[in-house]
Amino acid sequence: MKKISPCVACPMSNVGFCGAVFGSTGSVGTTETSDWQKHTLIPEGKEVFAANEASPDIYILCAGWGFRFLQTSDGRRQILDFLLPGDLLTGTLFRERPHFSVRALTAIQVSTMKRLEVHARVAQDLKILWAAAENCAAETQALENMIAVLGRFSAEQRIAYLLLHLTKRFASRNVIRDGRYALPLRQQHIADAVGLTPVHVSRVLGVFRERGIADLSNGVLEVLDMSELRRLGTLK
Amino acid sequence: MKKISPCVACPMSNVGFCGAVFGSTGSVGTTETSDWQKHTLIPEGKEVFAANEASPDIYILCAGWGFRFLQTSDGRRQILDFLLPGDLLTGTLFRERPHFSVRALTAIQVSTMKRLEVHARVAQDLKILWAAAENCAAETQALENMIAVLGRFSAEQRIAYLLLHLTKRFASRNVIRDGRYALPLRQQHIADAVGLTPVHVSRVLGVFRERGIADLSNGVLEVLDMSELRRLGTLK
DNA sequence: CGGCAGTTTGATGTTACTCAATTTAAGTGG
DNA sequence: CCACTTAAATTGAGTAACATCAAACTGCCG
Repeated sequence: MKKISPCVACPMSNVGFCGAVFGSTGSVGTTETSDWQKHTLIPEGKEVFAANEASPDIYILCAGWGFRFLQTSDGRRQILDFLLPGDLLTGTLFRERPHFSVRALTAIQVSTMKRLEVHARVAQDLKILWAAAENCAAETQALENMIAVLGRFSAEQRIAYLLLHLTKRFASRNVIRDGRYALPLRQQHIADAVGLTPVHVSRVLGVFRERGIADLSNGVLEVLDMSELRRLGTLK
Repeated sequence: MKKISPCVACPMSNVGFCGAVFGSTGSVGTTETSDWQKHTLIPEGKEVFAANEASPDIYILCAGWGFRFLQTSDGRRQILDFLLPGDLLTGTLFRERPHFSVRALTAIQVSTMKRLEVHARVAQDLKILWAAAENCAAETQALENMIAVLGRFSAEQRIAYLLLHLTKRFASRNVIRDGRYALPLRQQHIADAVGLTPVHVSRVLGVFRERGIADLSNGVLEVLDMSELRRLGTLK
């Protein structure tokens, strides 16, 4: 298990909601805690919370990668999306028992806040709620695109879409050098995200490598032919 | 094209948002209009609005059935969900250019309101915004379930899920007699909703008929074996 | 009666899954 | 540093699910 640095670089300003709750003072992003706000370290692979479990807290991811997922009755899972630093778990804000589970992909740091306290602040400032609602609407749009991808795209297209989508989100937060991105995903995660088997994901990634489109190995994605990747993975 | 009655029965009270905007006075659901609020009749099959078109209005469905969908670049479409009376098009509330299109499945009646006017009211009453946000969160949950269905379910399971989901939503608004529901869907719509071809939908519905699970013909769904339908179509 | 949209059916093709074996990479303990 | 272990990725062969293409059938409307 790798260690991660304390939340000094906690990039909360990424999400409008956080700035709105905390104001834009320097107090954001430090490791200081209070009775209603905490920073927690969670090791790689651990479940942050399980679906339908009541939690008095809302969650924001500060550092590392995570993912949200649903379990089907036969034990398979569907990853809904990947969580990057700055992401608010909207589901935890509006529901006491979110219907999804969350797991840490890398070691992560989460900021939790008492829902009651947040709701109280929300009641005093409309801007906060507005930001949360817009955040929810943006999420909705991404989910709807995913529905179209799963409903209508072939395996190659789905994986291309995922890679594109991840690099886009990633690029807005990090510096990328010559088309290389660090992606801490196993092929199993890709499979669970785009509705395929890990075996088939391996084959498709092999094809991408052969054709000089993209190379994902050892946790590093190298985009070799962006225009081709776009041609494959663009929805509209 | 069938005629539909005026919006006397406009069941807006179904959605918390509407009641909040209009108050709970008797003025809701009448056909009277103002400069910022209108009721419009739209014939069967017509597009209510197209993706990425700017619209100054927000939409609420008052009567009839509609559906939201996305188009892929190769012309196929993915239906995101079906719209029933009382449904607010959340996307039109938060975005000037929704990324989805909407089409009337039957002749429908929609209520449109100027977004600016609604936003002004929202700014004065937190409860409205809260209702809208909760509405959005509930929608999100349904979309996330759909992602798991498309990613992990077989054709039979998908169709069973859709039928179950529709009957549940339908049942909360209408009286059902002995498991018979009027569904104005063509098999093409089912196919576009669950990511299959119409041909395959026909086969699966045939199997359901044979096995005495459900019979969908001539726009009427008859659920013959609810427990079996549930066994097939339940996510968790 | 003819025409049309929707559905059903059959035959065949393709995509992705399943099962199983092999390879690779990364630890771990001696 | 090297055997041993283990998780992940790759590869091959066979199969199941769904798509595609095309033809026939149904009900409805003019």
